[in-house]
Amino acid sequence: MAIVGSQPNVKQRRQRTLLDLIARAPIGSQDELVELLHQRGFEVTQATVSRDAAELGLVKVPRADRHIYATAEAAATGNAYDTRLRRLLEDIPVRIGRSGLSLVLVATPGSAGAIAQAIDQSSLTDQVGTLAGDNTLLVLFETEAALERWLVRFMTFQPSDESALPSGRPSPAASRVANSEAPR
Amino acid sequence: MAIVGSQPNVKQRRQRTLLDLIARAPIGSQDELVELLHQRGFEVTQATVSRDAAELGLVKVPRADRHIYATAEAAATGNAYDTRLRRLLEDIPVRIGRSGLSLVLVATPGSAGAIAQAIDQSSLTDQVGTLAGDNTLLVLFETEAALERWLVRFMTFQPSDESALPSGRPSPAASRVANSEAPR
DNA sequence: CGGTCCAGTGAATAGTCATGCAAGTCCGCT
DNA sequence: AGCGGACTTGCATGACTATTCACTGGACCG
Repeated sequence: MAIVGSQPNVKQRRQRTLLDLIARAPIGSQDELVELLHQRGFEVTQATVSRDAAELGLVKVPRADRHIYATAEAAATGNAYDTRLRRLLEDIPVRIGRSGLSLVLVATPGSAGAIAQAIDQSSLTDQVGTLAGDNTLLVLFETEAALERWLVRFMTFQPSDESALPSGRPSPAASRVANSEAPR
Repeated sequence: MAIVGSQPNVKQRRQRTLLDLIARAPIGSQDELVELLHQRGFEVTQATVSRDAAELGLVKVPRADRHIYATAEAAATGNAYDTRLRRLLEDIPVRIGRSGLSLVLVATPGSAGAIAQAIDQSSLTDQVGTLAGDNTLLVLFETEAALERWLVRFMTFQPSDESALPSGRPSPAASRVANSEAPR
């Protein structure tokens, strides 16, 4: 057992192949990878693939009804437009307020248009539309549920968390979005 | 449909709390989350947390000897410097060549210094040092193994794959890094 | 009102993954 | 040679996660 060892860099080559494999096709399990590696001449077991995955920092991301492997890098890059939105949100602090069925995003002067466009093109689709002013933009919804759903998704786009919570008032208190009181 | 149940969307609040929880502390399992949600008044089981995690696009990333939950976004953001390097590599195409125990990265005019510095500050540590010219930089290694290790890690930093492979010649043929021949 | 539909959930379980342990290999050193 | 340590891997298994199945309660409808 433990055949190898002779060729010192088998591990490196295997890991490179691994990266290549997950880049080419959606892979759903480590067993699948074992199989593919096998086809390419690497004799390994799931245990080794597990360790390789950890070393390479691979993650399993939920993508369209199933989970697939990706590099941490690729995981954040679903849609190219999503990436654009994420970038914007990293650079521009956005405060979120709420008014009825609209969310009010307050950004920096001149940036509202860019953010609105980024939102429109992103994979965020629960909104009816967006309307941008100079430093403020509205995101309009049809229902309360749509608004809530949107907000939760939107939060995963924001960096850490510097935003205010979407209650009524644009209060000064640093109330975080993810407040967490008891359910009822 | 689903116009928000009666309880003002417990689900949405739970998911927001979930995002908050994983942002605040490293969480290693869904059972852990069940426990924490429980403390905050949400009565759910692991099954539900699993579904929430999928909806929110959460991933479990290998971080320092254990796996923790994070948003896809946060997963790519280990070290701030790592992010910087990733950014650079997204914007600047880098061709990789090799010469002995050195890797030769050829970028765009004037960018070599920035890339070298980004590499120095990143979590890439297997190199002995870097040396930047104008559009070319060298990454020096002590051993073959270190070079190989470094290269594999470096690949996870690159966007998709536009780079050339680290063989001898800076060939024109679009040979991909992740070649995948059989082991021996 | 009964009927139907459907989102949401828990219980149980199948599926998947991580890891302790032991074994094999490759050094380098004496 | 012989020894010891650092690596790497497979095996077996426990840990963890996703999913199937069944149920519930609210919404919608005639």
